[in-house]
Amino acid sequence: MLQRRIDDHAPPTREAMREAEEIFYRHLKRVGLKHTEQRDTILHTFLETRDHLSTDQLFRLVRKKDAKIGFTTVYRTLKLLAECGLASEVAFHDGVARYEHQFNRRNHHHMVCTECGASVEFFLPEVGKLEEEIAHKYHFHATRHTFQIYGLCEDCRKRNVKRLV
Amino acid sequence: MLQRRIDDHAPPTREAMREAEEIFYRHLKRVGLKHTEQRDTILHTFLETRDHLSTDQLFRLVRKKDAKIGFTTVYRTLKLLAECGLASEVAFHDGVARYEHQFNRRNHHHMVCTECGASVEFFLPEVGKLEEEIAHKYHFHATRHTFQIYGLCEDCRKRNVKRLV
DNA sequence: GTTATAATTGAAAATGATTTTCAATTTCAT
DNA sequence: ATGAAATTGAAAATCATTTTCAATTATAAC
Repeated sequence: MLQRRIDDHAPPTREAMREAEEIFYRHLKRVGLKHTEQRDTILHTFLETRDHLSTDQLFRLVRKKDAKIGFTTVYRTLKLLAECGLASEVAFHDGVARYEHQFNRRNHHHMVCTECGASVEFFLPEVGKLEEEIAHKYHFHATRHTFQIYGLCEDCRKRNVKRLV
Repeated sequence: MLQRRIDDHAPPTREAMREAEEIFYRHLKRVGLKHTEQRDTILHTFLETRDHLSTDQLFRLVRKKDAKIGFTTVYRTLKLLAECGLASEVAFHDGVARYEHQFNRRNHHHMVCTECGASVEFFLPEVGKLEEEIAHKYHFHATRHTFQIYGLCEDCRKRNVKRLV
């Protein structure tokens, strides 16, 4: 089941990119890690996409920019990006961990087609409100949430109907 | 990180159990599969819990009832239960697939502590409304959704504060 | 700039959950 | 009862993820 996106987005602005770098470097400093060319390349590649990437998919993109960068480094950098909040995991229930970047994005949600894997992002400020409400009620300190809808997209629905005729 | 539940529930009534069996048997018939003692044992064990079980956890419970049932059978039966809607997958982002039963349950959601794994279930009918709304807008045929909040539970928050003092 | 120290890298191996294989067994419709 | 087809479970295979380790590189102190 291939990942396919229905909607699309503008690439990040130069300032957004620089700001994300800042956040990343500051995080590296804080935890005593070093600034390397590989990490830079991976950060840039990651930010340039608006897709929900698996580690392997990101690795393939990174490899186009620098063929010497290994899978392990991509894997580890993705963990670092998640640590400092630039990336976050999205579970599409297909057995692969996917990440999306969180920089300068509104809190958003996903609708995933269980047949073809197509996904749509949508924005519902109400959901953030519900998060606050519930966290308050149960004395949690909420940090994030996920909201995903599963179903059949229009295309797959039509295809299925045809099959039955 | 161990799974720990904060809330708890009543066990399923005898009628609920029988109705679930019906659904399961009908599904087996429909796809041309057979009714076996193992599958029965696994269904019952599964329904008797209100927890979010991994395949392995369910296997351990099943083994107490019938030590001859293997992991593979539990694994396969869980897939069948998911197929006919009696079970559904919940991703807690800890690398293990978890299932919960869907029989006679209100649409519910989870709040998970990222430190100790404690989880709370909560019920928000509003979320179902949002699902409908969005599905309609994007012409999806929505079948289900997941809504999860991540954060620190009260205990872990207190523990962390103490550590800083 | 040199040097010492500590982190980084990437290939390969290890891990761990999930899935498949296969021969022996069981179910179910006849 | 009988035979075709599905089931079972142990073991092996798969696949994503994570760790190991020796060689390399970045950083800070001099």
